[in-house]
Amino acid sequence: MAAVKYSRQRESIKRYLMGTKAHPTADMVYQGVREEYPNISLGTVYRNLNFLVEQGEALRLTCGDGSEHYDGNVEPHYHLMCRCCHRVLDLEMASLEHINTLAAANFGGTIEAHSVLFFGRCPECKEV
Amino acid sequence: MAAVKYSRQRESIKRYLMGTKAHPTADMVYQGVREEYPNISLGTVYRNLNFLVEQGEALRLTCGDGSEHYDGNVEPHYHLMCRCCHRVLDLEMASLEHINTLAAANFGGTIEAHSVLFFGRCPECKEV
DNA sequence: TCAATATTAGTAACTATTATCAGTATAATT
DNA sequence: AATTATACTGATAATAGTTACTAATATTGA
Repeated sequence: MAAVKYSRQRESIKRYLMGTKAHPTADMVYQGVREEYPNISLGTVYRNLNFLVEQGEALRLTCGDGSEHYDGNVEPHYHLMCRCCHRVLDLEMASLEHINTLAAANFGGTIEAHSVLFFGRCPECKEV
Repeated sequence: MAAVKYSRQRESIKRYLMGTKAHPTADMVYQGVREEYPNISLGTVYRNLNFLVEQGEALRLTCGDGSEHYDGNVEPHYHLMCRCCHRVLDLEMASLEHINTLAAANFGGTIEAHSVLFFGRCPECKEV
């Protein structure tokens, strides 16, 4: 039931996400995909971003800046939000899986996952 | 400049936050403080919550569920959001300060802070 | 008591996101 | 190729969370 049909808009959104490391918001995706599909609607972008996240083809990043960010790289990795330019950057760092064990130590429930966001200054803003 | 004046509403909000471990949203604070000040406005709650966070007297927790949560306990500690009942619980666990070092290892910028949120099942929901 | 001004209640405005729906695109079937 | 069924789209309305505005009120220091 609910068979999935191809849509060029969805493909374009997926392609856009795969092709950027900027961790765009829905609106940034909208602006980007409009280059190819000027008539695409913002609702379509939201609908497909949600779809891709559900399918595990994209990640939703909650950065606390008022809007969700999206990442086409679904490999587990961590992010930094620059306090200066407010960009979201990938961090190349070791896995933090062990913190789930630390969290579970004195806890009566179950730890299934974690989300980590670092704050600081990106290499460019550090210079200033 | 901009001297701060006492306000009973602000005190009530602060008292409410201090007296709960429920990590309430602005609206939950509003409902709670209305018991004491039935005429308090939601805008006043938001204004004062922002003020308290700025002053370091409360923490804002971005949990990705659509609204911000607030915590009157400003001692560094970590949280779990239960995937079942969607409550936010305190975790008693070791500090994770060392992950800043891990993040900084291969990074050209500066790591100043991190926010960590765990997901799983609280002790009560685990039983079901 | 009085003046100066920070704060409030009430409401309007704003932003991000979701819902609705008639028309269109896709895909399977004839 | 034509037909049918239905998933998807664009456009727009609706919703939710939060902030901005303003006249009236509360606080504070003189």
